Amino acid sequence: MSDPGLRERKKARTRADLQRHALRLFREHGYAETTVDEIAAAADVSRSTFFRYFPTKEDVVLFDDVDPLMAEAFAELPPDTPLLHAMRTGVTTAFRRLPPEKRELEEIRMALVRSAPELQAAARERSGITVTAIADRIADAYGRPRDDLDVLVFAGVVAGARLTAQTLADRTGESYIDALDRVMSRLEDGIPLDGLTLGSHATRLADGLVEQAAGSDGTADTTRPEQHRM
Amino acid sequence: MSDPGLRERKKARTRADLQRHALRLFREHGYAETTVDEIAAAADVSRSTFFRYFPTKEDVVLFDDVDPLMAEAFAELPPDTPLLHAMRTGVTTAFRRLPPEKRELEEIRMALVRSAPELQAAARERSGITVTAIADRIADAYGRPRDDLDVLVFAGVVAGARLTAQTLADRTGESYIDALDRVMSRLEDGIPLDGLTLGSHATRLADGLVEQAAGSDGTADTTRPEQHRM
DNA sequence: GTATTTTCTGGTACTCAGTTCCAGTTTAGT
DNA sequence: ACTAAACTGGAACTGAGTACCAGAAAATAC
Repeated sequence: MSDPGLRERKKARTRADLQRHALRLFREHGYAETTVDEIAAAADVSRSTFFRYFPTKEDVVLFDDVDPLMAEAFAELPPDTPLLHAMRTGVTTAFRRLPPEKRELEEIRMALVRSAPELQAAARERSGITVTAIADRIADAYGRPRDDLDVLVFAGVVAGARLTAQTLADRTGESYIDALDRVMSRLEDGIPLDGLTLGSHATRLADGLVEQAAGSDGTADTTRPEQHRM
Repeated sequence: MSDPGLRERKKARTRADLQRHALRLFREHGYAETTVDEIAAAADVSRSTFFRYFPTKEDVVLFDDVDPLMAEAFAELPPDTPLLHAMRTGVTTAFRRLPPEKRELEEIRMALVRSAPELQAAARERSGITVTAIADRIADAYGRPRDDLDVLVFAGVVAGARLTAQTLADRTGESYIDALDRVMSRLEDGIPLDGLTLGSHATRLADGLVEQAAGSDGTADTTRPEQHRM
């Protein structure tokens, strides 16, 4: 590893160039409105080369240097740390340990992900925010079966918390880590709104639910134009 | 409205035909392996017509009739129903009220969604399982701000529960509703694994978390030898 | 320093999802 | 029976992603 070599250096530079130009173009014109051709042209390489470095267009946005740090942060926690608390601090301290410029890049990246719904899903998948992934880790570590109800439900809560953090960050403008911190610490006190009852709100809640599905019968309006908002 | 009319009947039939053939082909050959052309051909209509009925290929899977019933079920719940319990019974009774053949179709549909990861994300988006959607409904109904922390966290828990139910249904083979029922009722007792601490499992947990970044995808074999590395 | 092998690049040509537009047909309204 | 509205099929397009190959550029061998 002492000798990077010319070839390796060129590759790293090409990759960085592609990423840089891609993120710039995405921010200027939007994710969907930017074509791979444009990115390749901006980085002065061919289309083929783009796909050689990033298997899909999504991948340019979805690189992630946080995970290795997360593992590290985890291993350092004291053994008597409650699991939910560990899930919180593991992620947040990993983030906070990123070098400042990478952390900033990370925030930009996440803002971009939030702006394009087609990216959100892919982002979750690639960064192990799935219930499956979380549950399996816990189950394996604690020697429980992989379909253990408690483990799965717990994993669902954690996954839900991360989704919530994304929404919260989006709406308040605060950083993702801060949002996640707030959400998780709120959860450590139990599920909120637990005492609340339906009261007279059932109808209004129900109304909100219907407008989801405009066309169930054949009476549906032909096509629905409002599909992708970007 | 008692007179559907010839045109409407034809449309309903075409739509049903398309969906029926699509689901069949997807089950026989897989979602990704089935092209829109094949579906259209099977239903004996043109490609254009397919897209006129279903704006995207995903939509043919993601078209369901349960939501209207959900609203109905909600409105019937007694006012003193705790919110979390309401979120459970609203969904489950709606499902159980579906006519048997539609319910079966629904289960097939959901199994299919679970089998294709690219569908899972879209499914959440379109069926209002997003944190955003749930939170907004609750916030609006109760007159709280849309960025209320408690509301968002609660919505995250519900969203997580639905994700969990999908995983659980997939692993145990039970129906989605039954899984959701179990998950939600478990949550009504509070967050599970709350007492658990990290103990000596931190390292193993951490290890599990990293390998997420590397691989573990179902898709075939594109070039991804060294992606998150440089 | 030249030759050989390995790796990277650009280009062409494909498939499939999704859009747009138009011409021709079918249904509805009167 | 005739006209207006809605539906269909087809052609032509864009953009993402894949497969393949010829040639350039490094890395290594001699």
